[in-house]
Amino acid sequence: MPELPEVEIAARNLRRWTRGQTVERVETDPKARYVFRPSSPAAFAKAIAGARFGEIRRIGKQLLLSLERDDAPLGVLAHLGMTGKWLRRAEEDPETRFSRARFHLDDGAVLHFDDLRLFGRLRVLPGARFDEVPEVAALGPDPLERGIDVAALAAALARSRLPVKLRIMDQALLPGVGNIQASEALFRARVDPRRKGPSLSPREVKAVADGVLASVNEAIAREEGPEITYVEEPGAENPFRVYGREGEKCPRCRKAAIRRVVQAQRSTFFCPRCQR
DNA sequence: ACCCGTGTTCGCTG
DNA sequence: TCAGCGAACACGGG
Repeated sequence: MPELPEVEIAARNLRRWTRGQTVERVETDPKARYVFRPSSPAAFAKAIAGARFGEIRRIGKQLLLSLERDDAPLGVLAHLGMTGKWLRRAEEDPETRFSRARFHLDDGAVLHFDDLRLFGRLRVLPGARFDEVPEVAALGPDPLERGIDVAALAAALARSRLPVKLRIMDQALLPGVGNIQASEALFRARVDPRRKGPSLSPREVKAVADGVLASVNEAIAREEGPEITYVEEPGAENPFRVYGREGEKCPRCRKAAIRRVVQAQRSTFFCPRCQR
């Protein structure tokens, strides 16, 4: 379920899992060409084998892995897409079902890049020049790392008549905010997701910024348990206030039913009574 | 069978 | 010129 919180958890896990580690070998799924493009699965594996992990950064939903091999810097840009996840397994554990890349580390652990739908990306960069990658250069300041510039948010909202839900999902504005966090943030801000950007008052813009941070931070706190395993909880309860809760009673007013509308081909959930 | 999907990119359009 | 839109990418699950 990768939006900013899940990618942040992945970054924290990967830092612990890779600290001081060297990649002894890499196995890749030859069918997963899409994940490794414009390279190939085999070329990716060859490029990474023997490299030592260094710093790991996250900007929005992008993970920036720095490595070094033969004293030369090397980068991997990793994106989880819709269904990607990083898992740590023992050497003797069975392969995960949708494992697309396996990094065998010198401590004996295996990091799996597991991705059912193949919208995830693993791209090798010659050197670690992340700033030169268009997808990274296009991102706004990370909300978690840099906070949210309310004046900049207000200006961006004022500039176009796009519904506020779509505007706050713009990765050039608030990188990391995805479909779930956008619904959740607007519920907290008590702002109707269909409102046009310019119609928001300064107070509402501030509430949206606060709503994004509160929702993201709560999700991180929820997912970062004492023992970080990053396993998918089967049949887990929906932890969200409105997302995926069409028809249920609003958790705030306890009167209206949560509504679902479609915006830009994506589901949006909100309380028609609380959000104006 | 058919529809749905937590993300990004690309081509077309007004 | 460019923001905005819809389709495409790929594939399992309900």
